Amino acid sequence: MKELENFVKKLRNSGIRPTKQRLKICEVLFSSDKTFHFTVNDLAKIIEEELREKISLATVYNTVHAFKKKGYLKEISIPGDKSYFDTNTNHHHHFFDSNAKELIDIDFNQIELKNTPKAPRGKSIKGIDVIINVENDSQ
Amino acid sequence: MKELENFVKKLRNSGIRPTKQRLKICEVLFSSDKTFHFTVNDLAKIIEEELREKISLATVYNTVHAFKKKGYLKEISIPGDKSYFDTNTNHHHHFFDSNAKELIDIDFNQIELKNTPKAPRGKSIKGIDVIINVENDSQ
DNA sequence: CTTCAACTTTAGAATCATTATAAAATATTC
DNA sequence: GAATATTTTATAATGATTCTAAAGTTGAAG
Ligand SMILES: [Mn+2]
Ligand SMILES: [Mn+2]
Ligand SMILES: [Zn+2]
Ligand SMILES: [Zn+2]
Repeated sequence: MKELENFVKKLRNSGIRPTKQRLKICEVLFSSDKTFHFTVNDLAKIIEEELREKISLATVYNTVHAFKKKGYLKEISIPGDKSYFDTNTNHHHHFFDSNAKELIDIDFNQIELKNTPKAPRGKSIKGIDVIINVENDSQ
Repeated sequence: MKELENFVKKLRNSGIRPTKQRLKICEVLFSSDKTFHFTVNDLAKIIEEELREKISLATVYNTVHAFKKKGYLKEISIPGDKSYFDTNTNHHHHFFDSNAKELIDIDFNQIELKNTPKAPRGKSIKGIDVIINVENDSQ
């Protein structure tokens, strides 16, 4: 069972053509069991430095957005200039370390939300994010 | 009891010189009992269009950052290109309407968080934000 | 009140993440 | 193996934010 074949299937099932570039990005994002958080720039750097490949930045952006739309990635809400993405698409929460500018997962059932309020009229709830901002002690 | 005097005191107490520009911005942000959410651009537009004043954009940025540092404003974590600020500095949560790109307050005690996890070693918790993403029905 | 150093404002330039463009390359269909 | 639709790419454009350095203002001291 080649991993590549699985990625090809995954993309075809989503109506996305399995191009060389997209498969390479799948490999970086989805090969390991471990999930992780990244910015588009992080991802481009991994591809370029670790894999010695060259994928245009525009393609990396396009692919990340396509994968997000298909639900293979989640975008995380944090303050700042850059967007952070998450290969962990299960419902879970985050610490955000504002010194390291790093996200750390918090298991979904480690936080219990009581009394989730109803969405305003005409709107429906799409997701709930809990962000616990942390910083180095003695600051 | 002139409102202006209160703003002058407020700024002086924070070690910020009460300039004409800063007082005008205080007036826009803190005159009403109602709190609200805004982007720097929103704020600049209010000053320019409603008050027919001209404050350089750089000054608006500087002032918003200074007020945030002093705790008179909070920055809200939402995904996107722009930063959102909040004149409500009490602990509370938000709906984020991704169609209208609008924040709506949720009272702090309308959401009960059980089992808040401990901060990672060497870090301490600075704040907890709950964002409930909503969008128009039937999308 | 004047003076002066420290601070602030400002217009404009610079930066940086992201998106748009449109021509060249590639993938799928027949 | 064409013809067609999609994708990639380099590059330009955009837009939010920050930087710069010159001109203006403020507050403290005399
Ligand atoms: Mn990163
Ligand atoms: Mn707004
Ligand atoms: Zn995560
Ligand atoms: Zn609010």
